[in-house]
Amino acid sequence: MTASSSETLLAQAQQVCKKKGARFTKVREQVFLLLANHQGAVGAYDLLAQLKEIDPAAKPATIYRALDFLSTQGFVHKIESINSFVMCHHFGDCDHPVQLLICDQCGNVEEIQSNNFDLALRSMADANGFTISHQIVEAHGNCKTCNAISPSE
Amino acid sequence: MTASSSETLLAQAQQVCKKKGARFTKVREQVFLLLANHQGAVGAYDLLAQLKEIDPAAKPATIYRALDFLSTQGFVHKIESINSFVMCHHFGDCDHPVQLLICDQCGNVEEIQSNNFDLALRSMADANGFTISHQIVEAHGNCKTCNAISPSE
DNA sequence: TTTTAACTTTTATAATATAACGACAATATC
DNA sequence: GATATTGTCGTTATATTATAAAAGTTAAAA
Repeated sequence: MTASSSETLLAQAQQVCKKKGARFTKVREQVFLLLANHQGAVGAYDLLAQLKEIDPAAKPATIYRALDFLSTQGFVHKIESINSFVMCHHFGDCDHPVQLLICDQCGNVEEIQSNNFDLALRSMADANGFTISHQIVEAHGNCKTCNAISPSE
Repeated sequence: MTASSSETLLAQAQQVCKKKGARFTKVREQVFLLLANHQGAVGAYDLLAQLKEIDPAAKPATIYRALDFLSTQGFVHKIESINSFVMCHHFGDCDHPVQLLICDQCGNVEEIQSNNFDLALRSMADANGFTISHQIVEAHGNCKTCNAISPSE
């Protein structure tokens, strides 16, 4: 991700917050930018280390609170299977269900969105009398680029 | 889960291990039974506490190594979104992809298996040049029973 | 029977995440 | 504008989840 596009994302996020009346504070913006400048997923404590370079007083709670806010706004997704966080590039599009493709080789994370997929899951759940409030779909494997580099593995 | 069906499960698991030449040791069996007797998901440290009643010398590594083995055999699934473990009732059916319905109210976990679902995910990944090696599908919400009890929530 | 590989035990510690509480800041209400 | 209310932050402490590493033990293979 380039610096310019992270600025663009930030501007978009600011818009969303303004519209919703959510407080996009300094810490939250800082963490947002750290995430936006990351390729792939980042752990909370990696973010903390980076945040500390700007704000040496930062503590775990600082990061977790910011991540909490950013997740709630839909700016960031938590990747449950690797306890990491990734910037979402489709926020504002409402509260979308997410499917993630996580490359175990290069660490890149691709976000795909398929309403069909969401519907399929919901209808299967429905058949069991189950009502879904939140879904986690994370696929691990090798991305296009890594497949091209070492296709036989 | 009743005691009899956990015994049945154990017998099945023993069969599978015998066939594969995997060593189903005492600790592994103990942890297997603890899991089999649990309704829903259990945390590793909860299991540890229970295991300690049988074997006071048990340590975190004891549990995690057993869980590792049981997962590898496909007897148990880890639920990434709640850092817990659940007995699988379909093992032996080969290395199936799993979809879990997790009730946030009563803690019950339903395992559903849809090859269509698996295929849908794979084909979407494929369209991105991505090769899936492992997938996590976890839906949170309310189960049939809990929906019946408090349908309006 | 010897060797080897797998498993276990133990101690220590790493990595991830939350609780609690007082201080401060923003906004809502009077 | 003053005051109450709510949300956010700073800080300390601690809970929770998970792994590393090394030495010893057991079971299986050669």
